[in-house]
This record gives sequence, C-alpha cells and structure tokens, in this order.
Amino acid sequence: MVRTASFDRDDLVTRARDLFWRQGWAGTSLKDLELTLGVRPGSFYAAFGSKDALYAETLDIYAADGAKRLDGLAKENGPLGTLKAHVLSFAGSRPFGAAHACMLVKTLLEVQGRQGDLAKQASRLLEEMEIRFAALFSAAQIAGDVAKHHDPARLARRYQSDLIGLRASAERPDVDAAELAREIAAGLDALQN
Amino acid sequence: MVRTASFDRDDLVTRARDLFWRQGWAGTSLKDLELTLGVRPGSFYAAFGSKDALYAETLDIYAADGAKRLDGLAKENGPLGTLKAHVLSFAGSRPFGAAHACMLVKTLLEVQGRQGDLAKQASRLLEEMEIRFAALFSAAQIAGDVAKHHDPARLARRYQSDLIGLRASAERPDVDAAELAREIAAGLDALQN
DNA sequence: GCCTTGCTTGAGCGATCACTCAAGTTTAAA
DNA sequence: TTTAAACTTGAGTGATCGCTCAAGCAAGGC
Repeated sequence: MVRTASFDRDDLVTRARDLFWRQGWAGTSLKDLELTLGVRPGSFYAAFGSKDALYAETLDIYAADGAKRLDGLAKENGPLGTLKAHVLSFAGSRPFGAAHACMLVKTLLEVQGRQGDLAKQASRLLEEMEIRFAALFSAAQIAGDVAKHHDPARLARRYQSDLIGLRASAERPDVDAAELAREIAAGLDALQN
Repeated sequence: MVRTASFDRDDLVTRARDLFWRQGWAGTSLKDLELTLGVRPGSFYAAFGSKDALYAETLDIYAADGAKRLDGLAKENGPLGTLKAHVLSFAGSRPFGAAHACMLVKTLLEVQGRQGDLAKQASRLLEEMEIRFAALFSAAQIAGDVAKHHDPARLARRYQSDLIGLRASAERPDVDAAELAREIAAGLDALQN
C-alpha cells in the first residue's frame, strides 16, 4: 500500500449515523453527507459503496452501541436495575443533537415497503435488542425482583414497546419525557408480585 | 361556475392520505400521487396548491377520522371501555393496506427539523387526541372505573405513549400486536385501585 | 531521482424532483 | 348558438437526485 485514506472511517460512519438518525433515509442527500463528512463523491463511493450500504452500516453500529450501553449499565446494576436505568436514560436532554426516537424504529417506519432490505435489518436488530431485554428479565426473576409467573419474552416485548412509545413521545415538544420514563420504570417494580 | 371538477375532491384527499401514510412524506413523489389519484400535474396544483398543502390536509382528515372513530366507540361503551376498545382495535389486520403505525407519529419522526410546519401540525393533532383521552379517563373516574388519585392528563399521556409503541411494534413482522394490545388493555383495568 | 499504487478530485451522467403554464376542452349561462 | 369561465392536458422548467470516472496527486519501494 502506497497511500492511506486521509480520514478515520469509523469516525465518518458515526457522523453519518447521527445525520441519518436525525434526517432519515430519504431526508439525507448525498450532498448532505458530503458536507457533513467532508468527503467528495469519489472518495465516498470508494469508501462506502453506496448510500444504502452506508446506511446499513450505520444501523449496525447504532444497534451495537445500544447493546454496549446496556452492557455498561449491567455492570453497575442488577438485571432489573439495568432495565430501569435504561428507560430512565431516555429522560434527559438529547446528546449530540441526535434524535430521541430510536433510529431502528424511525428506519422501520420510514422505509417499510420501499427499501425492504433496510426494513428487515431494522426489524432484526430490534429483535436482537429484545432478546437482551428478555435475558435481563429472566435474570431478574432468578434474583427475585420479578415474579416467576411472568414470561420474560412477553415482558421484553412489552418493555420494548414502552421504550418505543417513550422515545417517540420525547420528540413531541410538549411532552415531559422524564415523567413518562419514571412511570415506565415504576411499572417494572410492580412486577415483583 | 361553468364547469365542475371531474373528480370527488374528498375522495382524492383520502386516497392521498393512504399513500402518504404508507410511504411517508419524502417517499411519495408527485408522480406517485398523479398515478394514484389519476390526476395530471395541472389539476393537482389547481386543486391542492402543493404537495405540502395536500399533506397537511391529509393529516387533518387523518386526525378527524381518528376522533370520529373514538366517538363511535364511545356510543357503544363506557369511558374506560372506549379506551380499551380503542387499543384493541389496533390488534387486527391492517385495513386498506394502510400502515399500522400512527400517521401523525410517522410524520413527526420523519420531518422533525426539516419541515417544521408539518411537525408542529402533527404534534398539535397528537395533543388534541390526548385531550380526548384525558376526558375519557376523567369520565372513567366519575364512573368509578378509575381510582380518584390518578391524574387524567398523566394517564392520557401514558396511554398515548403506549398506543404509539403498540402501533409501531405492529409494523414489525415478528410481533403479535394482538397480545400486546390485550396487555395494554388489561393495564387499564388495573387502574381501579 | 523514478515508478507504481491507490486515494482524491470535481465535472458531469441520466433520472427524477416539485412545479408551471400556454393551449385545448368542457360546460352553463345568455 | 355564441361566449366566457373553469377545468384538463402534457410538454417542459431549473434544480437536485444518486452515482461514475478519467485525470491529478501523494506516498512508500527501488
């Protein structure tokens, strides 16, 4: 190799993720990406292949970051505490100017029926996240924080649905997301009986 | 007037709503609208002004239809029964090939920050729907189905959030929306104490 | 120094975007 | 039957879409 790329590819993917997250698939043009990433068309296509391919990559790192965040919380909390902390983490102000709503959900809702592959990918990643939630609920049962008669998979599905509702609601200017998050977290405590 | 339009304007707006609902704002081109509505560009702009203006109209009729549906349920049910029936109505198969997810939410998530006016309109319409929910919760308190210590506005906000989560989840191919809807409806019964 | 390799550049591709408007057609009143 | 008002038509506007590629340039090996 005689010449290396002048940019940090991972950094570019992260910046692209934030742009896609905020503006959506169709709402983000190549011009937007070129300006945000500081890259000319030729380099863009050499590095990422296509807009679709880059979007798919950003979905993957988005989901991986989410999983990492959950793992981080799990180190400082018990299983139910992790789930509660995760909900409450969506109560504050939004970081990086990124959107509150889940990027996977935004993707799913936007591209359903048009970009089938992206929709399937988003569904799959949501499913994977739900499996992590189910594992935490299962661990919470063993720890005695959740009554045995509950089905962890069902709890995880409901929890995921609650998160989706919370995070979408947080995009509304007149909704107190923190209050909503506290209510959902309080609901988790009620699973003990 | 010497010549009347050859189409039923209301019918066109309804068809446009279903198209926008499914494909979103950016995902629906004027070509799509022309094909679906059977109208040439000239007539389109004479009748609706612009793509934005038509979208705004479809949001309004979407919200009005939702309110009408709720009123219909209220004629056959008590206040809490209406809220339960409303949740459960999103459990079945989707009509007209329309999307399960709420069009107001899809709009809000898609156009946040780009089409400020449409986002504000969607927020406002969601707020109006929430006020109707709050009125039903308030009536349910008077009827004795909901304990007095609950705040109807908070219940309505949570209910709205649950609905958003349910309807977005229903877009996922691997989610049993009916089960989720029954759980949410069951949660409403728990408000008696 | 030169050569080779490979990233960067940016003009420009055809297609599509939302939209316009002059010309043609239809209708009801006169 | 004529006339004028209103609707329909569709070619065409400039802008932007995602994307390509030939030419230019930078950096190790020799």
